[in-house]
Amino acid sequence: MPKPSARAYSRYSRDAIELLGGLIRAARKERRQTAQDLADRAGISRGLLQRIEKGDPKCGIGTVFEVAAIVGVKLFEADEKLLSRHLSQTKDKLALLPKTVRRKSHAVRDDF
Amino acid sequence: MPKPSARAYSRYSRDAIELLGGLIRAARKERRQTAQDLADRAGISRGLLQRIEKGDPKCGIGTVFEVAAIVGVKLFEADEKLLSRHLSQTKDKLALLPKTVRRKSHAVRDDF
DNA sequence: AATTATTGATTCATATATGAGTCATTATGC
DNA sequence: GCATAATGACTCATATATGAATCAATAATT
Repeated sequence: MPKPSARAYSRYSRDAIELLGGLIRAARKERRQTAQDLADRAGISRGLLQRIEKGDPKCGIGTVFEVAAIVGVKLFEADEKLLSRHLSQTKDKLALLPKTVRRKSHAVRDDF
Repeated sequence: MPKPSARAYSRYSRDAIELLGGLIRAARKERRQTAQDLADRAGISRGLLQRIEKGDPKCGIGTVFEVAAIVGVKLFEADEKLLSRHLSQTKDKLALLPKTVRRKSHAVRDDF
């Protein structure tokens, strides 16, 4: 049996996740930090850290981002201050956009 | 009972995840796309998309990145080509770093 | 103003991620 | 070269995320 069918991910997503994991692993080694040590700090198991560094799409985004933050891998290429500013800007922008979106046809539209 | 204790996340991680979710929601609305429609395209339930846009750290990083890619929110601010290049560069770099890391004391080191 | 789609917030059952443990292999420091 | 720590790759039990469904509230068309 070909297995019930796992979830599918685009090439881009897989690359991005794998890249993030690689950056984490590289950063950890540059700090000469043990996998077990980093896992302890992040409050996760060594096995999970292994999957994160390998780029497993099933890992929780919270744990991945947490580990990344610990070893100094910045998401969005933004520091803490810039990040929170951007966050509030996005919230403001969302307040301006229409609360709900209405479409004539429920069909899938491919525009690109 | 104060509940067995959920996982803890740093401020930075929570902000980053929440920002990503907000960017996704904003991008979706700008495209005038329904939550149900985006969920269908990503192959996930509307409920999960709701949590992603809200910034739930427990969501799988694969699904989050996938949704982000669909609405055009780029991580690493890099397009597909640049991304894969960066990916291989990171792999090369990892090949140079020592395969394993050895520490004298297993204690946690705080250097900053 | 009336109608209807969209959203947000639930609940619950089930699929699945995670932690813990083990083992073999490899690299490091002495 | 030896001793041993670190890693990678498993297994399995259990905690937990996810899908499905429902309901109320809100907003957008006509």
